[in-house]
Amino acid sequence: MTPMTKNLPHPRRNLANEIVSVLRSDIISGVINPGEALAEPVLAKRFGVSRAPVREAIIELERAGLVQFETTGRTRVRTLEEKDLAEIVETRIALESMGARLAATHWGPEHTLRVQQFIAEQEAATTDSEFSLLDIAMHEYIMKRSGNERLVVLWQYIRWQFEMALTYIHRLQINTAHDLRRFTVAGHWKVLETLAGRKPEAAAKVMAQHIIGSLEWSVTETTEHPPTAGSGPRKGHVAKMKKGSSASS
Amino acid sequence: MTPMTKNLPHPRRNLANEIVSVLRSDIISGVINPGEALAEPVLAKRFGVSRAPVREAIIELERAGLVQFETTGRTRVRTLEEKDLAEIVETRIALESMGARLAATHWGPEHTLRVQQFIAEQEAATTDSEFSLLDIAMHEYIMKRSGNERLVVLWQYIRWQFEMALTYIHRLQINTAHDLRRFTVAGHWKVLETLAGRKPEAAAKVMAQHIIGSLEWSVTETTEHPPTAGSGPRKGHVAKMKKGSSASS
DNA sequence: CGCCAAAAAAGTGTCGACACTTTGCGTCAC
DNA sequence: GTGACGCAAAGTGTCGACACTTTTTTGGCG
Repeated sequence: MTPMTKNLPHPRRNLANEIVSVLRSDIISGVINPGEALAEPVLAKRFGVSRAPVREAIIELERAGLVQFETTGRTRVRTLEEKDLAEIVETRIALESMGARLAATHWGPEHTLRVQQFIAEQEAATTDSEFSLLDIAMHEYIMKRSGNERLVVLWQYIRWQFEMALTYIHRLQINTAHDLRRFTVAGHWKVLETLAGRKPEAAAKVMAQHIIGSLEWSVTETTEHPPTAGSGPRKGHVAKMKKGSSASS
Repeated sequence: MTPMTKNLPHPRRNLANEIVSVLRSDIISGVINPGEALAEPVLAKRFGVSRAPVREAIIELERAGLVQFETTGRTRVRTLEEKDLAEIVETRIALESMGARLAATHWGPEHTLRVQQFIAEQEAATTDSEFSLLDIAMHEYIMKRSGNERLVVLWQYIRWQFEMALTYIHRLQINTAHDLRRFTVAGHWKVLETLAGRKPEAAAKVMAQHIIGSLEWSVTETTEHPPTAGSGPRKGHVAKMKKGSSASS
């Protein structure tokens, strides 16, 4: 963080935004743990700035759902229960189904190429986190193809919460799940097929199934209920969170 | 606005929130017009507080999409183009379809009664604004029945943008649209039917059709394209905004 | 009469300070 | 030893001030 209020050339003012980025990343990656307190003076000292920008940053994080205000006014990193995971996934489905539906209506060959590239990179990914990154990047790309900025903005918020939840699942993870990756990639191909075919309703439906399918796979012990790629799990309510493996969609 | 920082008993701290409420209401109702500038010192004087809470309030309004930051850092009330209206409606559909789907899964007789009451009040409403209020209140009630807080929070943001858009449509309005009301109420009955029947997929579908149907009706000159209640307009893209009448859904 | 320059006004980003509240801890009585 | 009390520490909400930037006004000059 730059010292403070001394002559910045004219780079559009920020600072709170930078703090948001850092804290968000810390929370999502688990550097700061759920339940941990976030005090303005402490963070101000850490970043070498005054409380004002820190305060703005914390408010933003609260809007994003990564942080929680207690009734006393104190701030803690949000803790995620099973119910939260269900809510996040439901909301993701709501937004991404519509995103896919809209994207399908003005899909072009160049977009198909881009997504194919994403999938190829996913197939070549060596680590779980690399795969996750590529997965989310592809979903973001499709969301942006919807042409609906509001949808994208709302999706971003949920996306961060989802990423945070993933970290949690990862902590419980025991073994790498190559099967999950294959399942996920298969889902991506199916989604791409509906997009390239400009079939909005099918795209919405397939996207919804893809998201819930990947999640249920990842939160359910794979040896117990291995969902088949063809007829993934259907019902809306998410399974118990067990020692699942790397989740992606 | 209360004077300032003198001993509040212990009512959980606010002030920025109160300012948000006032400004939001002013923007939605058209007291403050799109494109109009919002300067922190001016508002601070108006509310008799310092810039700090005002600043927080403005940030919140920006998150809600009612206000826009220019590259220079200045703030203006957001202006709505036709494209914005389409985005808002699409997003509403995404969220409310899922809301209805979820609500249908744990719908009870008491909820049916409540919604019936809403509809009865709508049928008895005398003014357009009263009808609009009841309409939104009912949609909110259904959203909350989804049991998904995140969905509700995101919906609130879009709801305010939608209400703001309504004010603009109303300004162009020429005649009261009793037909629209009948169409809307008919839609509400259909939605209720799917909820009471606990048919999630049908609820999602009917809700989507209801929202887009009401909107297209209201933004399209009714004498030109009167959509029939049975087979309302289907396609996703919203019609040209003409001198339509009171919009609700 | 219009146009450009310079000065004034208005506005934002950040800071440090203060009042008040809540939390935590040590002390003292029992 | 344990529990109540009270004081210190930490934290939030708000304020006013200052540095800098952008916009507006003013004033001089062609």
